[in-house]
Parts: sequence; structure tokens; C-alpha cells
Amino acid sequence: MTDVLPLNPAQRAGVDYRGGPLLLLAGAGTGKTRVITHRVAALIDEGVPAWRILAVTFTNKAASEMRERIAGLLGLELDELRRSGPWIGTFHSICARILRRHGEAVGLTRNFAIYDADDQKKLMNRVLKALDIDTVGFSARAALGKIDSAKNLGRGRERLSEMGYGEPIHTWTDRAWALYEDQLRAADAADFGDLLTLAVKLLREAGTGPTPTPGAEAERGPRRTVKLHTDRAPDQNAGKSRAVDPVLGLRRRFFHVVVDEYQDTNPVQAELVDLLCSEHAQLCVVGDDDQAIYGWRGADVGQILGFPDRHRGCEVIRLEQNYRSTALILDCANAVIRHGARRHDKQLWSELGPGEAVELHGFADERDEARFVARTVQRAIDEGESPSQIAVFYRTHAQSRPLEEAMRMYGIRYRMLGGIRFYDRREIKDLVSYLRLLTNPGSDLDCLRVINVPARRIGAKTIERLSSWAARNRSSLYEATGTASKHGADAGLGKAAQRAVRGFWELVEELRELAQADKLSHDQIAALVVERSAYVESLEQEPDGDTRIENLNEFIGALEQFVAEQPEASLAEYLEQISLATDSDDQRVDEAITLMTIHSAKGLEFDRVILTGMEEGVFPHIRVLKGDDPLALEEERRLVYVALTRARRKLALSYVQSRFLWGDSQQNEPSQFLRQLPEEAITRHGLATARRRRRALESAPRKRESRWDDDIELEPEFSGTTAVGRGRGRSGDDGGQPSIDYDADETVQVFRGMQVRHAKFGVGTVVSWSGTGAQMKLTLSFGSGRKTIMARFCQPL
DNA sequence: CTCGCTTCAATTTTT
DNA sequence: TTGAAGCGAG
Repeated sequence: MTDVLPLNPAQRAGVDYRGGPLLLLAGAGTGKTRVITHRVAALIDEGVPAWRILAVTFTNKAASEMRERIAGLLGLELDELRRSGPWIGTFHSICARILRRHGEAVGLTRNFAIYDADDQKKLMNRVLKALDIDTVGFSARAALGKIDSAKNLGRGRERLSEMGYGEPIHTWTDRAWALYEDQLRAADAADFGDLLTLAVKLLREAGTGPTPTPGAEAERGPRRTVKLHTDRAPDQNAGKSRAVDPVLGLRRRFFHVVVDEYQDTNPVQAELVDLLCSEHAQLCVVGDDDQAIYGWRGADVGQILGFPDRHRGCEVIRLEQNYRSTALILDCANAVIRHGARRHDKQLWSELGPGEAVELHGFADERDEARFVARTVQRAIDEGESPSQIAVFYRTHAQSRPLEEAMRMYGIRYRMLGGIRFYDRREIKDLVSYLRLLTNPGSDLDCLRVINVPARRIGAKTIERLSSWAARNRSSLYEATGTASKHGADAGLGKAAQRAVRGFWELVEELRELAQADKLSHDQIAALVVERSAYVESLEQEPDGDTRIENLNEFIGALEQFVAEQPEASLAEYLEQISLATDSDDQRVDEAITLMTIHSAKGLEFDRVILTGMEEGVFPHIRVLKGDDPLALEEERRLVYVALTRARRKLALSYVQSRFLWGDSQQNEPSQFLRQLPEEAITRHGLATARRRRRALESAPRKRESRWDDDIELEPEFSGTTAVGRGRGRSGDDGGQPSIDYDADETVQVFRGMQVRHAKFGVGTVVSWSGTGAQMKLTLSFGSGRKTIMARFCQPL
């Protein structure tokens, strides 16, 4: 993390090598980011014009971290670095940037919108309806899945039925795809796949031409252009006598290209890299085949494995010294990954000493597991560990709920990555749709979304009439509202409907004029949308209205900040940032621990990691076990590896015997990956069912006879129920409920998670209790912290 | 036209 | 269990 230590020889080589294509195989925690940032900084330091440098990362977070660190190394302010113009971003953001500038050729204006998964699904549903496709087993999701995989392979609207998706059903997909694509273009929109495909198409069709060599400008370029070129990027002095095709210019622009997480690039992305590498550019790709976990998104590990073959004279440098984790943790990670096939061989080692053994815990069910997690976290925080350095992982989002509940019950602050994003909230999407409609009235999807939000008496029937009018007159839905509100009888609308539609149209027109007048900033426009549409008033009527209104304000606040930071940027560019944002891009909250899937943990590290749900069918996932793709299991293995190598000092894994998931409870064996952990690196902690647990409390630990973990010693301590029935301690699930006497004639059962009200502190949740009757004290968790209070001062809710 | 009800289907990982 | 889509009553 720090840049205080000197680079080790391999890292140094990665920074300094200039002899051609370079493959940097960087195991987890080997200082990969350090090498990349030092490399870019060194290039700039050597006089390579910064705008000639392209660095591609996997997440926006990684991109901003890289920017900061490079700026730091060069002693520049972030703004100075930005102005000097290196391109640092994710594939998607770089493509979006290219398309904003040059997208006309592929049918996008500079204000095009980016459709997220939700938008895509809505659009596809409309398409399927329009085509009258509602065959069983043909969902929008399935169609989009096929289309997306095709796009990840670099195809654009070819016939899926001819692409190896041979089944008859895909003639439907062909038709659906064609219409879907038409609708996207008509709406001036692109989906995630389009960003890549269209950018590649653009670049590919820009043709080829002579390419400048690095340094050519300085050595033999015409004097006058030297300055121009070395000082400023071409697109920053647009309009200056440059006859060259600007897109072709892009292909010749970069002298140094660095790609991070190369193991997770898919074929389109690989082609994009090639297209952006001018003939003499130095390409440096960095990655770890052991951490390839995006095969399902079209990424191809073959890309990194075969890189040396595809690039003649390629230099391969291996980073194998791990600076992150202690040795026992690495032993586990190495052991699991060693079972994998098809990988560049490497062995991570660490000088940090053995550290603590990796803990392996078994539980009866997911609630026990969650309690264990909460208690472990609580103890760690009590002992001074920083919550921001603690993470809990799971394979799928579905596993998060019991964990969240346990956190709330214990009053532990947490944040969750990858659940419902802030920008996915209904109210935010509504506002965004309004904003998109202002810049882009052709977007039927957005029009559809807000035409009756807040409810203004425009229902399905009216919308249907408007759409068919629009279809007949080959206009957008929004245009139709405009016309219909003037002479609405054309569309067959009744008086009331006409008035309602007119109201909507006038509202949007007014807002559009204000937006186009350029007098108001984007955040002011957004505030105006909310105000004029009376959205807040309608939210006030709803159950969770307050929260939603707060969210809107937060959104407008964020927009205001964006305007302050980038006054020149368009609204479309801000909305782009939103579309491409992930939760992991959010700022780290210091006082909260993090709950996330392993996929979103990629690239992160924590002092303490708890990996939950290590069961067959959960991890490896059931779809992998049932499917017939042997490579899928390998990807699960790599996922385990990624999870384990996130931990710096403390690592615990847990599994349960019975898990309630998707409506019913399933009994699963411990994950096969657990068997691969070396005994000498782990300590085992017991599993017990609820019944056995009680027995265990009475007698000393003993062996059990189940096929389940014959070798596991029962530990009465493990799941926090030792004090059941004794009326104290952090317990209180099954049996032996203690009670509070509130009044002579009223006794109330106490249970953990129970909500009570205190006159001064408000509503809190029972975490634990001690004493009985009038002497009983409750430990309560309030939003602000915990308090221990006499039970008789609390009211049950 | 809206609202509230029922039914039904889906349920990995994400830019 | 959840969410979305479909249906009928006011």
C-alpha cells in the first residue's frame, strides 16, 4: 500500500521495462497496483506526453485510486494530472467517452443515454410484447443473456441462430434482437454491451494508416507541431487545422497502454485494446490467471494465458512475493488453487511470518452462522480493530439477509456492496428518467416511466392510444403527447385524458426550455423537476416517503457537487457516471464493516475476513455443480482463491448444515474446497444442531458419530447460546425465555431483536439482558450506539 | 382510471 | 421469499 518501501527487483523490472509487449503476472497482494502506478508515473517523468498514455482498470474505484497514486508520485494535484490528460478509466467509461465524441457514425449523439439492466429488461419486455412472443421459456432475461454474450464476443446484431445458438427458439431471439437494437438507437441509447461493441466498430472502421513512432515528434516531427503535440491532446484543441480523421487519430494516439485485471477481459475488450495500441505502442497487461472470475461475462482466461503467444517477443515478469497476508492464510489459498488446471504456475510467498491459523467453523444453520459472525465482529471491534478493516463475504446476495439481521441485532454498523444500488431506487430512477427525457425526448422508455409519475390520471389505456398514434406517425411517444395534447381527438383520447396528457407535456416542455436555456445548472434543473412535478407531495403519501424524499435530496446534492467539480460537463455525462457506478466505488465508511459478494471484493483487502456459506451447492454454486461445464468449477475455485487472498491477518471460514434459502431449507455437505485446506494451517471449530447443542452444554466436548465431520470436536462455546435459560448473557433464542415484569399484572417475554421504546432514547433493539424481574437490565442497540437500561423503564412495542 | 388483490415465476456472480 | 404481472371492483 505504501510507497515508502523500495520496489523489489521484479516490481522494478515491471516499472522499467520498455522493450515491447509486457505481461506482468501478479499474484494476489504482490504490489501490482504499485507497479502500474509507478510505471505510469515513470513514463510521465521521462517525458512521455501524458495524453499518450492509456490505463484501463476494472472498476471506477480502481481508476480513481490509480489517478490519486500517480498524482502523488509525481507530486501533482489531481486536477493537474487530469489536465495533463492521461486516459485512466474502465473499459466501459473509456468507450463511453469515445462514443460521446465520435458516436455519430454508429448512430449515437453526444447526449446518448446508457441503459442499465433494468432499462434493458423493460425494453426487451416491450419488444417481446410488440412481436407477440410469449412462448413459455422465452423470457426477456434469457434473450438479453444471449444478446449480451454475443456482444461480449464482439458481435453486433448478427443472427444468433447462425452463431451456434442453433435452436429454433433463437429465430425469435434474432427478431427480438433486431427490434431491440432499433429501439435502442431510436431512443439514442446504448446498453453496456453496445458501449464496447460500438466503440470497437467505430475504431475498426476508421481504417489504418501510418503510425507515428514514440519520440518521432521530438526527433523528426515538424518543429511547429512538436509543441502542439507534446503539450496538448488533439481533442483539446479541436478545430485547429487537423485534417486527420479524429477516430483514426485515436488509434494513433497512445504510445503506452496499460491494462489491469487482464485475466478478466473478454474478446471485445481485447480487440479494443489492440485497436487503441498504435503500431509502436508499448502494451503492458497486468493480471493473475488465478483470479479470473468473470468467465460468465464472456471473459476468457485464454486471453492472458495465450498473451505471450499472440505477442511476439513478449516479456513475462512474475510477481510472487506477497506483501499482504500472513503465511498460513497464503498456505490455504495456494493449496486450493494448486488443484486447478490450466494456469501459469506460480507460488506466492510471504515474509510476514505464519500469523494466526485460519479458522474453520461449522454451524447448525445460517442464523447461528450469522450470530457467530456478529459476535466475532463485535469482539474484534471491542478489541480495537477498525470496522473498515473487517469484511464478510458470501457467494450470492441471497445469503446476505441473515447476516444483515444479525448486524442490526448486535448494533453493528455495516454497509453492503452490490445489493440495491442507491441509483437503482425507484425515486432516483424516476428523476433520472425525467432528466433523460429533457435531453432526449426520443426515449420512449423514459417517457413511459414518468408519464404517470406522480399519478396524473394517465393510465394504460391512454398510453396505449398514444403509442399506437406514435407508431402510425413514426414519432416518439413524447412527440405523440405533444400532438395529442393539441388535437387529441386524432389519437382517440377523451377530454379528461387530453387534459392530463397536455399537463404532462407542458410540464416537460417548460422544463426542457429551462434546461436548454443554459441559465440553470444541472442540479437546479433536477430540483425544478421535482418541484414542478409535485413529486415530493405524492411521495409524502407513501409509507416510505420520507426516506425517498431524502434520497432525492441526496441525489440533487450529489449532482450539485458534480457541477461544482466539473462545470463543463453535460448532464448526459453525469448520468453516464451514474450508469457506470458501482457500490464499491463509494467512499469507504470508516465506522462500518462491509458485507459483500466475493465478486465485489476483488481488488480489495482487509485485515480481517470472514467467508461464509462454504457449502456444496452454495459455494461451489448449485448451477455449477448441476451444469456440465468443468471450467465452471475451476472458476469457483478461483473465486475461493480471490476470497482467501483478500485477508491480511485474520481469516475465518464458516459452513452450515442446514440453510434456509429460496423458500425452503436445504441440507448441504461442507464445500469440497474445505477439504483442500492444509490441516496444519487451520483450526476447526465445532458444528452442532440445535438438539446436540443442548446436550453439549451438559456434558464435556465429545466426538460425534455423524458422517458430518467425524473429526470435529464439539465446542459448547461456539454459537452464543451457552446461557440459554439462565436469563443473562448474549442469548435468548430457543427455549427458557426470560421475561420482564412491567406491571404487577403484565409480564412480557424478552427476546433478542425485540423492539422496545425508552422515553429518552427512543426505539431500540434488545441485544442482551441480565437479571430477572424488576432487576432485569436490557442492553439495547439504538441507531447511535448501545445502552444498558433497566427493563422497567422500557415499553415493549 | 386507480387500487388492491391474487397468482405466478424465478432465484449467481456485474460493468 | 420476493417481485412482477394480471385481474377485477369501485
